[in-house]
Amino acid sequence: MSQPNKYFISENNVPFNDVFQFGLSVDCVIFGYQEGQVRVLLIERDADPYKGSWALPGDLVSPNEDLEFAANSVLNKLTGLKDIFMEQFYTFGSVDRHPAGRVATVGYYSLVKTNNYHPVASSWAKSIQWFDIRELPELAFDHKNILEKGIKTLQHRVRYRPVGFELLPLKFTLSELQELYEALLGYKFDKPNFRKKILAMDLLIALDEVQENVWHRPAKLYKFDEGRYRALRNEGFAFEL
Amino acid sequence: MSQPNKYFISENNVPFNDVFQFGLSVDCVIFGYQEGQVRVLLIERDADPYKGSWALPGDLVSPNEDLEFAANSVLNKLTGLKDIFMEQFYTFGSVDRHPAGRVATVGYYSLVKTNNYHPVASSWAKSIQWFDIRELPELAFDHKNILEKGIKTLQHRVRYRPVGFELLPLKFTLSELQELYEALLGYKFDKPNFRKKILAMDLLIALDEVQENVWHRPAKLYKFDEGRYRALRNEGFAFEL
DNA sequence: AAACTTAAAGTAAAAAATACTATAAGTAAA
DNA sequence: TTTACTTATAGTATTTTTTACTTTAAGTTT
Repeated sequence: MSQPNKYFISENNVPFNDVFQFGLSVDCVIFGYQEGQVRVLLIERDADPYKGSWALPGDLVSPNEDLEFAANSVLNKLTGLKDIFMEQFYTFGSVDRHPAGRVATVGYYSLVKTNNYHPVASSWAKSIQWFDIRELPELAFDHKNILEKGIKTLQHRVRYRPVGFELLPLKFTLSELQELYEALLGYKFDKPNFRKKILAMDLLIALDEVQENVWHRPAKLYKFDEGRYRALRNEGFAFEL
Repeated sequence: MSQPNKYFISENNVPFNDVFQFGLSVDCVIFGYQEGQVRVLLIERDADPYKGSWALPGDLVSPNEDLEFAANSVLNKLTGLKDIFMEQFYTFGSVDRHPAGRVATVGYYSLVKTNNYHPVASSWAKSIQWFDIRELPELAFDHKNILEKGIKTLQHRVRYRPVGFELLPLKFTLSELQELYEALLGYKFDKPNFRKKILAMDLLIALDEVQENVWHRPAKLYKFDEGRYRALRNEGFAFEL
């Protein structure tokens, strides 16, 4: 405790020394998309409390690092990936949510392209595994709660911003995109109409390539046009699906 | 520091005693609607740091109270109101956001019906005032940032959930509702079409009352049907405007 | 009673969403 | 090399929703 007792900032005139009593952590809901399933990356805890339970990957924030940095570190340690799409969604701060004291946790979700990396167990994770979001195990702490809120947040945001692409490979077919949305939202789209709607937005670049190693007619590959999206957004365009 | 050094919960094996070093606060963006303007309630700080600056009302969270409780207390102390609509929107935790140490703050916004109460200055507020969201003063800390995020959040949520009603009196006319939305979102609606759309949702109860003390033809009064909304939502209805 | 203002209902055209159908382009087996 | 088969892709017709107006009604004020 090296804070100067210079200010009294609380409504109740609590001296600063008595103020810095909170633990702060980040917990990450890491989404991936494999074999038509939306999955989250969970760890098996190798430390108390809840040793042996499945949990969201997360860690305490150190006093000299920003929240986003801490969240990115968690992801980086597990997956080796950097510069991954990540957004904050909610903060959980019930008095009794952590058995060892008052720890508030900030929830982040991230979307990773699951083709090009390998998650690795770390010092506080005995093992690590992808779970289909429809078949989740029991979770430590209030992580069930956090995870559900993360899923709901993603399901909402994916409809109003083009973030779904973060879960697909750089090059994808329209059917793959449609199947992703169907898996995320839990309902079906009409195929011709889905194509029309997506293409009408003018957010995709049609590549001069087609699928390979499929036994049927290969579909054309597309990629998301980030720059075009920014331009359209400035003109008032609002993504919606 | 009375935490037991029982667990080592950080990835880097930080003992618990070194963990509880954060301050945690809540800051509230309190929205009201008066004279066709969307306004927020700001306080003039009467304590260091930033004494004399305008700021969002907020306070440190005490270790034995939940976040929502702390946020409600802030609102209650300023307005005397209880059970007011309030939602969390984002958490701000930059290392240097508070001059006196590491204080993360959780942003809440609340919507109050401005007719039936009177805000009161408190021990840490020299004065208190409503500001049109288009004419905001300089703000202490990173409160400009927080406030802007709060406004954006409200502008988004008000389109997808019927929260706007929280800003209006219990009984209101369709024109009043339309003017509120126009002030919130910053663009105009066509009057006949707005009426049609809102009424088609079947969320309003038409009362047997009309406006009083207006010099022109008085409009019919409506109230929001909370129960009907819940019922419709269970059937898959999604509010959208 | 006439002028005026806003509420509220109605209507017609345009656009978008929906539900299909048809065709094309490839692969695999005959 | 033809035929069957699967999926991609294009097209079309219908319905629904949105948009842009017009009209009528109901009240107040002069």
